[in-house]
Amino acid sequence: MLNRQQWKGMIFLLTPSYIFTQDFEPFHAYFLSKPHVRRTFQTDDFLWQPNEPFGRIHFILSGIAQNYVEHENGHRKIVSFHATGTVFPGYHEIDYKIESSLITVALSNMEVLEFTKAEFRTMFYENTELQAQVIDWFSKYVNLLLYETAHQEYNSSFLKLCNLLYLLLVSEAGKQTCVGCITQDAIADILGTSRVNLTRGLARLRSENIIHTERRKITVINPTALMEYCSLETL
Amino acid sequence: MLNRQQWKGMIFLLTPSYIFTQDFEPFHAYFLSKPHVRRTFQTDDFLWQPNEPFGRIHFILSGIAQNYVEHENGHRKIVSFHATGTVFPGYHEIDYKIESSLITVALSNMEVLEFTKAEFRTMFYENTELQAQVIDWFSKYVNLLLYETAHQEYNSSFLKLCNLLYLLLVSEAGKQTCVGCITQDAIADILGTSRVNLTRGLARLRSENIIHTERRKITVINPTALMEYCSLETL
DNA sequence: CGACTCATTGACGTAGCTCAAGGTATGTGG
DNA sequence: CCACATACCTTGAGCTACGTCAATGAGTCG
Repeated sequence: MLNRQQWKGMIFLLTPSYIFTQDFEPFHAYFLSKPHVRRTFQTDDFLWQPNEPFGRIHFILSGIAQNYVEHENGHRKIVSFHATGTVFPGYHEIDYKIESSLITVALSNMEVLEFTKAEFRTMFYENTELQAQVIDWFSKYVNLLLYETAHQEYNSSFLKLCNLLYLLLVSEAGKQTCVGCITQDAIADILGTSRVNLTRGLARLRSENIIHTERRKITVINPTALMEYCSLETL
Repeated sequence: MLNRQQWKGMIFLLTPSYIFTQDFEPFHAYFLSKPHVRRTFQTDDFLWQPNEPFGRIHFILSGIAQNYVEHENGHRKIVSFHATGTVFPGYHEIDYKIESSLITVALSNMEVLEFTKAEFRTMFYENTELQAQVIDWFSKYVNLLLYETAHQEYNSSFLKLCNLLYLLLVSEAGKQTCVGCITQDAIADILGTSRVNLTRGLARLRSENIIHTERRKITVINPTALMEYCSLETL
């Protein structure tokens, strides 16, 4: 993994990633040395109870969680995934209304180090490197959300789909995790489109031999052709 | 203005605000005491050149700027407004692709203190209170973007409009600034809807005596009735 | 007063939603 | 190991919100 100085020296610009992972791994030992509670979650457990404001911050030792918002009209918007070596939620002090609708659920069994806000605050103020990483984390999160709200929002549902498949399955961040294993329901909930409409987009890509679909699984068999469809912002 | 401790003690949850202002005002004197360049912008000036990555960070002494993303298909998405007493862009180190499409333009004459990233970094690491405020700023920005991407996205264009009018013109943050002076073009670009469709929404609210429209200006004359239309997430 | 910019309304086409029905894997209990 | 239930996926048909195009009106400014 690149360290901070190497990053700074590089010229390329980051595209968004839906999956957060490894970014806090350098602090693994540090976190272990500080006051915390080790916890485990089973698949489908909530990392905190719905309607409870963020109270605890987790460093994920293993497993993956999904973060989504439950809309009052019943829609569900999946925002991001958080896997091994990252921290979720991001450290912050102010509570927001929308956090009451934010739900984080374990997609697999998980092992985490749990910190109270106060415990994390103490670490934040004593560890300069951690401060830098928290800022990096926020900037990555903002980047993802900007991409969604200012870019994807204006794309047709087919273009949205191609972009997402590229970001999940082709670009670097996605390859490491197995998001090939994802239901079409979930993809629809990331894109904010209906499952029916999503299927039509997948049918088109399948007919053009760009992807192969199985139950719970999508494989890109022609990444180059997929890229041709993607928006410039995505590549 | 509330200080940090007072905020922490309060139970209410913050709704999103499109206008950032005053949050860094406590650091006014501190900023002045540190290395910076004082600059002025005229209405319609760019705070940095398009296609240039974020290099400078501004503390706004007076005036207001609009931040938007130019989509490759020609659409324009207005993300946020930044006025007196705030810092923009938020301090961060990594450069993202989408920043090349992010444009910040002065809506009025502006006076700012301009810092290089390095200058701001130095302040960030030496000033604990500033660290806290930068984190608060990011959390507010994330809150706004989450609201847009996970809530407004699923609302009809009429509901989106009611929510926006409420947040801009009725809720606390909006009252202080004069966003009553806004073109319908701009509102359409915030909502991601067409100007024509927006007009129809405004026509409905006008016919129900909830708002009054003039050239470049919208006044809410029946806030209670407007609130009735708003989504729960907004109130 | 002419030339802007900004706002309004009508007519029409379509992307994507909902409703509905059927098809194919996966898992479970007998 | 089969029967049945339960996900998960696919396709069709019709409806509607909203986009585009186009024409007109109404303030503002040099």
